[in-house]
Amino acid sequence: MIDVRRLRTDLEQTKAALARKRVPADEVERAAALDAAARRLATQADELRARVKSLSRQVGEAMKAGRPEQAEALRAESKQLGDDLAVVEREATGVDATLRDAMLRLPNIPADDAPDGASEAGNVVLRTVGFDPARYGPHNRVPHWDIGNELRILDLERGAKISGSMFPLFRGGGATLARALCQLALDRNSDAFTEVRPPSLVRTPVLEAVGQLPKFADDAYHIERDDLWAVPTAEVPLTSMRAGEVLAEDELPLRLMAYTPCFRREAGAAGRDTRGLLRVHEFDKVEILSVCTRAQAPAMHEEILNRAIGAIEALGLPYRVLDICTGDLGQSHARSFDVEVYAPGCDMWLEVSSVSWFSDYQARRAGIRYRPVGGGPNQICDTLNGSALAVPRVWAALVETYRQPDGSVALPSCLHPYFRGATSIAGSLAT
RNA sequence: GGAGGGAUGGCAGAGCGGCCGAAUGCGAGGCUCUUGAAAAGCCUUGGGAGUGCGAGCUCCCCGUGGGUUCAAAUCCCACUCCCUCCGCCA
Repeated sequence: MIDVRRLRTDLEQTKAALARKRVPADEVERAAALDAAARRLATQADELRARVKSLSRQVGEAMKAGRPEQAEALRAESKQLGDDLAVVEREATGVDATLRDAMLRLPNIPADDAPDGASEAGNVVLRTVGFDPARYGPHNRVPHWDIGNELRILDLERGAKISGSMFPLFRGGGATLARALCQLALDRNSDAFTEVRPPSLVRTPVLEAVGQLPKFADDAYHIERDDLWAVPTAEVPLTSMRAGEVLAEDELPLRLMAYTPCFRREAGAAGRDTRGLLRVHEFDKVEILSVCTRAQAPAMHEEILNRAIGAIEALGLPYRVLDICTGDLGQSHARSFDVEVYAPGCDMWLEVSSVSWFSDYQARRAGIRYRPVGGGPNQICDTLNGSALAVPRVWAALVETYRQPDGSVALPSCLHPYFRGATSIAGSLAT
């Protein structure tokens, strides 16, 4: 969440900044008013409590001095104040909870240099690399769901039989490819990032820390009986790994990566782009993430973007990079770059990575701070992350791009080490 | 799942219901002594909030949330987590 103090010192500026994310001004004003009320009540409660404490001390002293009647009088007075205090505290607790909820729902302030725009139409294409429509023959203009059936490497019907639609089932070389892509991503980033294999089911505060809750509860799978949530991305457990801790500045930046399954209900997107692997409820992804100082953030953002792009380049897929406009920026995001790959079979650009800077929005929620080397008060960290590689859409673009005239799928050389000697996916491998 | 034990500051570890935000030790930082270092001695050393121009003042935090009390780290209840043992199990 954003710093409440902003609402006290820079209310107008904050309203203007959030207006770029289409947040109505009265929502911000409401939070500011709640904050003022909360502080007023806190001061009132503090004063009452201070008097109760001081009177209580005097009760003890009077008893010790053998003046029971005086002790009794002080005790009665303190009791009365205590009752008053209880009333104020009850009110304060209520206001605090309302304020907290309002703050959790306010999105992050967008970065100054994020482009303005009302919707995804306002996103800016920064560059397009390797895209040449003339290079594709008719054998490439086959959508991956058809290729998947043909080679028996993607079986959406069986997936649906088991779990419902949008739960893909890969088999044979298709399954190997899905796993190989993850392994490739982990291997490519192991030079600088520590691999983590976190739990896939998390508690409510963990999902709250990244900004998914309370606002977007419908998008996540929730296991009622145990009150656990299935992670929509490894960003969720990784961000909370050091939650509530004060880190030493010299241990920053933290660089973490994790392979996890990702679960998304896609409640708001029902029916859109749902063919094949374009949008699924469960998929595998390797995420890279950093916890760092504000000063380290810009370079880290650049680095994570380059790493995301690097994997796509290694796979030989055309891609483009988008600068996400304020109207399309997620709740927690200050600035995001999306990487999209071109899929010739369905003739679409598919988002395969979103590389984002969250400023201190998530870290404040998660309570991740660092102790500055030169001394001074503890600072809230910044967090950044991006997909190193998300399987289904890359799988789709790759299969379409590398389909040969004979129907087989050639494998780019960087994947050969993961294929037990094979260099293509053909019928024989696909049984 | 069952039975026990535990949770206190960076760590270890005390803590009769009142003067405990908390002894003591270690660690860390500063100073003295020393050519330098070690040793020794002295001092400092948690986090958060409110308020004030400021020195400051006030409040909250002893796993979490409730309760009892004039007063709770200390008593009561619930929950969470950790440890030991039993059971079950990939």
